[in-house]
Amino acid sequence: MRQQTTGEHPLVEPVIAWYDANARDLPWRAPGVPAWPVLISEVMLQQTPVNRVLPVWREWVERWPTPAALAAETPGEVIRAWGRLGYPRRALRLHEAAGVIVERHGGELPTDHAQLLALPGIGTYTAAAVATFAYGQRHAVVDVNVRRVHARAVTGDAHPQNNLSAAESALAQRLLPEHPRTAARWAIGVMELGALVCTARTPRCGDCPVEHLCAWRAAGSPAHDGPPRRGQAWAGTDRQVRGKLMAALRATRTPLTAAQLREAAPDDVLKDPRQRERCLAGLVEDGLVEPLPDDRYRLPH
DNA sequence: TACACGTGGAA
DNA sequence: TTTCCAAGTGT
Repeated sequence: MRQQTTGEHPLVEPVIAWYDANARDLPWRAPGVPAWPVLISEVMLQQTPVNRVLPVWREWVERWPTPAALAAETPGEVIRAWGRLGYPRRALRLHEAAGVIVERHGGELPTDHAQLLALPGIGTYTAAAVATFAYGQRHAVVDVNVRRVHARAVTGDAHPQNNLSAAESALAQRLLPEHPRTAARWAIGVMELGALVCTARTPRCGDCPVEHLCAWRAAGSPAHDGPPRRGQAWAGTDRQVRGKLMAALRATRTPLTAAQLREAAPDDVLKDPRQRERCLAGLVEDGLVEPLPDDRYRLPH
């Protein structure tokens, strides 16, 4: 009935109904949660599972309930409080963003999509997500969950491409309902469906509200074809070494000597003898580590 | 466009 | 055990 009068895509109504009945009770979704905690959740959730984010998010919103509170902190304390969420540059960027919000937006998170996008660490996805989830605006919110649902239900592919394509963005835009309130419910609904049912490894198609509309199911659930999905090398990478160095620096407020950092990332985990110093220099360059005149290192003050 | 960037749990 | 994967961004 409603879809006849509004011209929504056939996926929209069943996905919204499914979300209303099956959504997880996540704290950043509670009514009245301000945009700032919503932004914190979105940045923490970039490439990091919900269960690992939950306790850290609670700690952050209690400790730094406003952008001004975070901006007043040293970057090192913010990086330390990021804990083991991974990609600590996200913490640094969030701290930078808080400073910009104080300096240029009077301490209030902007409601304008373009102004959100201009903040450090906020890209296409996060700007759209905050504008949609915190402010109820109409934007295409395209994360990997959404891309997977689109790939399967609409395009008939088992997985999305490695990189977001113009065609995928156009599809997301085409599916977006006209009414902002509906668009926002659709956005969160597809994302949740991708996270809980239309999962990467073993989709639960029997629980899917749109299985009867799914192009991939109609085609017999064919295996992925196209370029290989990009994996993530880990052992011996700079990422691993950087992580070890950062873990050691997070663990103490006392600056660490080069010898102590050598213990944190010993030679037997290195790919080559100079990897440790190269990684340390990279961390300094990135602003994640501060070198002291006495040749010791600490999280930045 | 493709790659670098952390971390740890599930299969 | 190894591999896969998780609400991306910046260069």
